[in-house]
Amino acid sequence: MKNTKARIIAAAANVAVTKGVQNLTIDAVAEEAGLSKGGVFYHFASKELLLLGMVQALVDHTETMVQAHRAADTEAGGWLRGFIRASLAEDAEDVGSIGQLSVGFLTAAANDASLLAPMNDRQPQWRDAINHDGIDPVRAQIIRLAADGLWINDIMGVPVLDAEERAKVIERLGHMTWPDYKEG
Amino acid sequence: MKNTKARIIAAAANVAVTKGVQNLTIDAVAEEAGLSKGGVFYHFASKELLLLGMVQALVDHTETMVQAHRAADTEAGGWLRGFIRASLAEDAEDVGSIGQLSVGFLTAAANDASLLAPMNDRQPQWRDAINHDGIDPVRAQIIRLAADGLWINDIMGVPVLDAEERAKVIERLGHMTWPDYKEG
DNA sequence: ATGACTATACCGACTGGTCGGTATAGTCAA
DNA sequence: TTGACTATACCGACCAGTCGGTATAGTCAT
Repeated sequence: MKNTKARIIAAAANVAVTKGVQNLTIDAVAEEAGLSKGGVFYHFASKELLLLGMVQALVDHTETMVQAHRAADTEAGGWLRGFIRASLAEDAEDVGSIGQLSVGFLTAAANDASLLAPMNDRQPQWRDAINHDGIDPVRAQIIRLAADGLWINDIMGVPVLDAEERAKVIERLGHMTWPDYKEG
Repeated sequence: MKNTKARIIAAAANVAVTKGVQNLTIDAVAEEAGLSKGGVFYHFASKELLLLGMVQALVDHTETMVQAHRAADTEAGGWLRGFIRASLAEDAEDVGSIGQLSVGFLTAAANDASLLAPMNDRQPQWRDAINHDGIDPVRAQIIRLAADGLWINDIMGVPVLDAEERAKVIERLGHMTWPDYKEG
């Protein structure tokens, strides 16, 4: 079953979020996924491959959500609006899946920067999309970076904003994605 | 000697950056600092305390740099300009120290979110400074988040921007810190 | 001024536990 | 009969933390 791999990744993400990153062990993942240790290794020959799979899942998830958003929003700035929704997910139970995947991302980054390859590989495409989203490229990059900043602070649990500020920031970032946005 | 603690922290940061986070062991730190394992434990009773010390050092470093900048720039937006310089350090060999400390921060975050306490504890003050820096608070938060985003992507080695884009983004963020900034 | 004692800083062999990974024999559904 | 596992036992590297000991400089009562 191809599906089991996804189940293992979901289980790993869940373990990372509930038990903490330092307890993301193969045994814990196996238990969470309802498999034996051998079963996990049957699908992922090493922990490294599992971590890579988690990062890949996050990338896929993000790109899928952006693509879905673009289907209904083909105007200038649409890629960025999709990206904001995908990574900040203010409006859905997607919060669960993306939040968990994200912790996996952090785990990977901490263990070994090379595990971020699936993410790094997509950066040229993302940069290209951002630079050609129909608005000023520098502003576009800043919007993306601010979304990243909010996202990573969320993952790490650093309280940079309260709920009200957060809502306002996300709203403003949305406004900034429109070509005719004027500061002030 | 009070100094040895700082030397150990510097050594730990250096190990994290050169050997990778997963090789940040007490043995490696000891060797880097020119001490024995026991010597390290004499100053930091546990690895956790060492990690906390590293995060604290990053916070201190950031606040010191912001403070230094503010001494020469008391105008509106000055805190943010100091923060940008402190965390993005485009112009100094401070790049070394802050970059290394930052990797320690990431290590701490990955091992256990509670190790970020020294950083989390300062967020209320930072938020207050940002909200009262003399410019629109929402824009101010976005500037800070974008700086964070660029910073963390740097630490993780995710290639979000090329050198030219990076320079332009930092320049733009600087412009945005002024009260009379207008988009376009 | 000498011997007893204390504080500080540090050494490094060792222990104990964790965890990724391996091995093997067997189950069971399609 | 092959693919997808289960169950369990085990290996061995790695690493945080321990602990008995060493070195040195200073204190202080006699």
